[in-house]
Formats: sequence, structure tokens, C-alpha cells
Amino acid sequence: MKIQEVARRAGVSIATVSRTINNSSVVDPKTAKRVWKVVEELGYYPNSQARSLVSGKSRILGLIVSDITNPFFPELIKGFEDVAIHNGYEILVSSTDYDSARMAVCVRRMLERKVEGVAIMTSEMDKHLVDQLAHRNVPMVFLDVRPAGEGISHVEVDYAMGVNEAVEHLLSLGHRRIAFISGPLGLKSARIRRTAFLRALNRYGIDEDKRLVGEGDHTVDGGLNAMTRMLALGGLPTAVLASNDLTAIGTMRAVRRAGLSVPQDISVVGFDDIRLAEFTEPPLTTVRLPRNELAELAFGALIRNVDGQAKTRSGGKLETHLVIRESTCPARAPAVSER
Amino acid sequence: MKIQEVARRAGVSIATVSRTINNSSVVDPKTAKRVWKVVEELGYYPNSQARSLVSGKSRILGLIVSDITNPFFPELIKGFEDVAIHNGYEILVSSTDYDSARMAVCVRRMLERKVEGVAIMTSEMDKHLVDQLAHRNVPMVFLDVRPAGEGISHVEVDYAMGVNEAVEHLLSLGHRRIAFISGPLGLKSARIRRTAFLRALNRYGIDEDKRLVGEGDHTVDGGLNAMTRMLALGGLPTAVLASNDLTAIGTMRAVRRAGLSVPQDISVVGFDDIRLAEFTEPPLTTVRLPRNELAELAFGALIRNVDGQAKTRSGGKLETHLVIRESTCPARAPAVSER
DNA sequence: GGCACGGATGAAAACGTTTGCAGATGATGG
DNA sequence: CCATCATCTGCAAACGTTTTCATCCGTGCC
Repeated sequence: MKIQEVARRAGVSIATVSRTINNSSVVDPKTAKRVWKVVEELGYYPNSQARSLVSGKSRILGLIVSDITNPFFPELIKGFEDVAIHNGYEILVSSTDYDSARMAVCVRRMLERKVEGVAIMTSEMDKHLVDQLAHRNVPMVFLDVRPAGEGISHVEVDYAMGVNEAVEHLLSLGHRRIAFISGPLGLKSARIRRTAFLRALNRYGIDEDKRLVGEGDHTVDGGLNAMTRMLALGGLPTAVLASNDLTAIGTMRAVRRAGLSVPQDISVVGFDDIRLAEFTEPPLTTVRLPRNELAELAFGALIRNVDGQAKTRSGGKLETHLVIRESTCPARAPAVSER
Repeated sequence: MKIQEVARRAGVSIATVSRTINNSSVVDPKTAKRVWKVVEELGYYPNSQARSLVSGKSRILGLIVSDITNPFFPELIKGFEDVAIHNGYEILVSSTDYDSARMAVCVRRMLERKVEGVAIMTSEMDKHLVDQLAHRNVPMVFLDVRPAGEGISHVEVDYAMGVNEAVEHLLSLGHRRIAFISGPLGLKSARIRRTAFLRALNRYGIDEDKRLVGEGDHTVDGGLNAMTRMLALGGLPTAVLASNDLTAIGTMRAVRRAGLSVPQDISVVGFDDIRLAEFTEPPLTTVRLPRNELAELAFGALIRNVDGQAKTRSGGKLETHLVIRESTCPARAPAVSER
């Protein structure tokens, strides 16, 4: 089913059919109507490969995430997809599994498919790979870490803000021994959150206790293990801030396995506010990342660069907000006396 | 960066470069080496659009799911993606949001991108849409419901088996008042599970109680609402089988909101065994769907049709298995006396 | 030494579009 | 009535590959 067939049946040239379909230039209403009719009848639709080949535009946007299995990402993907589709773009999603080699494969795929821009929400991006994209003039937007270079935008999330809110919340509940379970420290974004946490503690005059800073890997199991180790170390915290919700869920599980209860013995705060956070037991107090705004801003930044309007970084800092549910409560009475 | 450039620098024709890259026909090792060297140097990679245009093969497989936000799907997608990538295919994922109009859009996209086959795990497929694909000779594999027609395969999941196991498990624990919360009954797959449930009950000589069959929508909220309504109706069940894990989570929440506890007052069984099921509180007893096998079988069935080896339906029935965790326990003593 | 053969290569056609350019047609103004 | 112009349409060239067919060259055989 090619354009030629349509042209033949409508008694016009293929050029006219093309123009009608893309209404790229004025075509006589009568002719157009006839063409459309044939198009309908035949169920014709253009071959997108031929189309992109000649026009040089693929109308595809890439989205690279670390782990599609982490519920935060599907929710983000959905948002991104919605706005992309709405603007006539398709998206190509790849997940890297936090693996650098696999990341290279992702980039290669993006390149091969000639994506017009790519949104990146993962931090295992080697400079090398970024360069590969930059070199091909593929606009990028980073959703997580601050990038360097031109043609690269980023939408920054104010992690520090979220971390501060969480810490303040815990402090106001009387907690003084507050632990943190980070993401894999190989990732920049994980280090950022960790640093923000330590800084917050410091600001409020709380001494750092090495035993109270664990390392997870953004999965439930990682949180479970990290927390289990921490509990074994002694010097128990009265509250834990986890670097994402999955980790928080693992943390709660570890606490419970140790025969303690959340939040009475140990309060737990998550990060992301995945949809499921509302339905854990107890419902998770967590720092909400504005997923939809994130998706929209990212898309916006990308499109602006795709259209060549701006070559600069853009996108403001997105605010995060603490959502208080039931996994936090006042510290046991003389919690301060400890240490 | 076109093939011509490579050809020029290597001092050969573009035909030779093409042959070298695809090693589609014998090329002199010396020449090949020279070509590869240039390819490396230039970082050349073929334009996939031009390639597909002429070869007629897109090397893309479509995957249509209902809701990427339901954790079951990302896990499935990942499996499918892994095996596809491993075989040199890429995948294009679309989610339908259980919406028929959106489904049409998905199909259209698949068609436009010239996917070589599509795996469908959603049941809001109008016959109309299936025909559109069939008419274009796009091989399909259904992962959920039994399809009709040729060029269409399906991988059947033995829902009845899972439902039976679950019911037997509950019966063996002494439960007699067992409730069921289905998915949206507009979906065939939801009806199948529901029918299986009623049949199982019947087989074991338990009378059906209309009050004990609710309708959810495969989301946590849906489960929560359905269970809340059911609890309000009176004639409480001692156990509930939910049609998927999300629904089960909602159900547990509803039970707890009503001041009852899981599993002491009401046992809950889920369906799917999403990764998170292990980490709910209490850990969810659920019927495990073999995700990886499902992905592999689906891919296999698809590939077989893509290569034109078989035009028939294939793929056996996949077994499901009950995973017993802690959301189920023996029914309160004289549970039988009730009713 | 001629011939057939086979392996390696190149020329060119095809894939299905978009788009620049030019031609046709009809209308308008002088 | 001719010139100008606007509007609409068609021709043909690209886009970057794969692939068929033909060519070329060297080799081994008679």
C-alpha cells in the first residue's frame, strides 16, 4: 500500500497526495477531499521509514532510565509518553540496569534509530557516551544529575530541599539518631542525596555517626540488606531516611524482621513517592518527586532544543515535598539520652 | 556519515562495505579488514531507516500492554526486551490504559513503524483491530486471552490452575467463606479468572454468595474500594482471592481500615507475584505467573511466525503456582458454623 | 595455451517518501 | 487582448541503504 496507489486512484500525482497528507502546502480543497477519501478507503498510512529517511526527522524521542522495574520509572515514562504522543512524537525507552556496558548499547540504539532528542534519567553516563550523542547533535536533557556541555539541558530536582524537609520532620518529632541508606554510591545522584543528608545533619548540629550511614542499591533487597547490617552494628537509630521508596520498603522489612516495629521503634522516610507508597504498611512517609512536572519540563527542554530554538541548558529546579503518612512518629521518650 | 564515505576511504564500492558489515556474502578478508578499520575510525553505523526501507525488515517487535504502571508489566517487558535484544530485535512498547481508543492508536503506531510482530497482553482488543494487524500479515501472539484466527499464536496461562491451587489452599486452612475480587469485567481475562473461581468453589461444594464477589479494576484503589464495599455488605468472608497483586494490596488495606487484621481475621491471596509481593506487610500469598517463561514463549512464538516457519497458533499452557507467604492462615476456629 | 569456473567486486536499480522547481491554468488589471 | 500574477499541480531528484546482475581476474584442467 504505497502512496502511488493512492495517487493513481485519486487521479493525481504522488506529490499531491503527499502534500495533502502533510498539508504542507496549499492544495485545492476538492482535490484534497478526493485524496482523503481514497486514503480512507484504502486504509493508507505513510511508511514512516521512507518518510524519515528523506525528511531527516524521525519524530522519535529517546528515554533512558536505569531500571524499568523500579515503579518510579514507569510512572515517569507514562508522563513523558503522554506529553510526547500528544505532541506527535514517539518514544523509545531503554533501561540500563545501572550497567555501564548496557548504557553504551542504549546510546547506540538511540543513535541508530536517529532519535531527535533523548531524556536521560540515570547517572551511569560516561562522559564518553554523552560526547557520542553531543557529537551527533542530539539534544539531551538530564533529569537527575547536572550535566556539562552545550546542547545539553537539565531539569534539576531539588534533592537537598526534600532531604532537609525530611530531616526537619524527623527532628521535630524528637529524633536525634537519624540514619541514612543511600543508593549505590557509584552513582552521582546517590552521592548527591547522601551529601545533602550529611549536610542537613550538620546544619542542625547533629554529629555524624558512621554506623548510621548505609549503602543500598535502590532496590528493596538492597534496602533490606543495608538495614539489616546496620541493625547488627548496634547503636540503633530511631529514624531512617532511605534514598528511595523501594529502599524504604526494604528498610521497614528489616526493622520488622529484627522484631522492632515501624514507626514505634524506628521511623522510616522514603523518597520518590511511588504510587504504592500510599499502600505499604504502614503507609510510607516520603519525599515526593513531582513526576508529571518532571516529565513535562524534560519534554519541553528537549523540544526547544530539537526545534533549534535554544542550545542552552534550561529547566528550573523542581521542588520536592514531604508527604507525611504513618511510617513516622515521635521518637521514644528519652531518645536524646542515648548515644 | 554515510556508507559512501566509508567506501571512499577504504577504496572500495559501497556494495562491498554493505556486504562487509552484514557479512551477507563472501568478501576478501583483506578487504574486510580494511573496511572494518575505516568503520571503526569513523564511528560509522548504518542508517536503520534506509536499511529497513530497502530490506523491508524493521527488526522491531511491538509489545502492547494494558498499563505500564502495574508492576507486573515492567517485569514482563524487561524479560521480553532481554530476549528480543539478545536476538537482534528491538521492541516498541505501548500501553493502552485499558482504553479502547488508545488501543487503536497503539495499533496504528505499530503499523506505521512496521513492526515485524506484536505481542499483546491486554484484552481490550477489538476484533476490528486484530483484523487490521492480521490483514497486514503482522504475526501476533496473545499472552492472555485466547485469540481466534490464523497467523495468530497465543501463549496460554493456566489461570484455572492457579485459581484452583489458591482455593484449595484456603479450603485446607479451613476457610469456607471465600470471596473473590475480580478485575474489570469488561475484560475477557478478568472474566476468565472469575469463572475459574466460581467453578472451583462449585467443585468443592461451596455455595456461591453474591455478596462475596466484587469487581475491582486491577489497581490498588480498585481493590480497596471493592473490598470496602464488600465489608459494608456484611456476611464477611474469612478469606479473599484477588485477581491480581495490586488488587490484593488494596484489599489488605481495606481490611485493615475496617479494623480487622490480615491474615488473622481475613486471609488474602493475590495473583501475579510481582516482585513487591514479597515485601508487603504481611508478605503476600499469591499465585505466581511465570513471567520469564511467558516472555520467552511469547517471543519464540512470534519469531517463528516472523520467519514464516509456522502460521499456526502455538505455545503450550503455562503453569502457575501458589507461593505461600504470610497473608493467609487458618480460618478462625468455627468458621464453618457461620453462614 | 585455451577454457571453464569460481571468488571477489562494482554498477545500478530499487525501497517509499518529501520537496524544489517549473509548468499549467485561470483570473485580474491595464 | 495581452501581460502579470496567484494558485495549484506534476516531474524528478534526493535520502542511505541492500541486492541483483554483470564483470573481472586468477586458477586449474585438459
